[in-house]
Amino acid sequence: MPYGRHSRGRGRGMRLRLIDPIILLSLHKSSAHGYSLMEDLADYGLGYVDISILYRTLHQMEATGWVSSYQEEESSQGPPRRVYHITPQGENVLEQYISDLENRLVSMQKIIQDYKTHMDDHHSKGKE
Amino acid sequence: MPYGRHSRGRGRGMRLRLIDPIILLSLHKSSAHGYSLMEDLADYGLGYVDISILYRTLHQMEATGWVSSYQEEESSQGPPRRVYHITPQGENVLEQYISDLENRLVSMQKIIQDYKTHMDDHHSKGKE
DNA sequence: ATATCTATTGACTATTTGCATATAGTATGG
DNA sequence: CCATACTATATGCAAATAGTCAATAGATAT
Repeated sequence: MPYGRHSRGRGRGMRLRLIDPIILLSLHKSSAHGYSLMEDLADYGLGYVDISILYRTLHQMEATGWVSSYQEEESSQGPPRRVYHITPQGENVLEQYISDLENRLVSMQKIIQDYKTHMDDHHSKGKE
Repeated sequence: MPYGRHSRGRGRGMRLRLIDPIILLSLHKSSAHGYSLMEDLADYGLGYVDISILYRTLHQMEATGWVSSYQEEESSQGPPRRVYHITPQGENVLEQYISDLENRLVSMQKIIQDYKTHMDDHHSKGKE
């Protein structure tokens, strides 16, 4: 079968972004509102993420049923916050994300390792 | 400074795809034509990648100066092939990609590790 | 009132992907 | 010779996804 006309589509993009598993993991640890989740993203090594992306992701996750939310009663230092928590379905998705991350990790390690050994060979081969 | 009105922190790149470093690494090892690079992608753990993405990526890389190409003289079992090789600039980019991968690796490992320890705590805490 | 911080949402733009399709050379079988 | 299949590269486009920027709005302090 020639390339480009492949049967099993397996849609999922080749690009992996970390914000989804981080959100789900954070919410698995404890419920949180959007604004506070920004800190978690930074803690996990993600640089600047526009906060609108975070909120949009939360909306999508709620629409899909991975998380649910309610309006918090006592508001802290601003307008009422929406507190998100993970659903059982979201826990399954998180597990799947972790598994995907592990697979991706292996690929990345292979690339890095391959690069290094190739560079070593390259240099020791009297390239001077 | 509130979120959403962040300083110019070059926020790009929260999603990482592996096909670019793989292509560059493969070409660093030896020149190759597009069709054959499909196998390398599979070898590095990437599942199905639409071949149009590969060709488009090669075109873009050539336009940017990371790779260059020439028409192969003797054609094997089809139309003339275009053989790509990496440029010095491409080698620098590859090095940068590897460094990015290493950073991303750390984030991913932290997520995975965090998930596992959290799940352990969760279960040993007399959950049932 | 207005300035500032917290908090969320919306509108617009840019990028990426998946699929279909075009082109073309070579090989094989009837 | 003709059809078919495989190798090989390339392009167009719709849909999905992602990113920027702005708007809205409550609360609190000056």
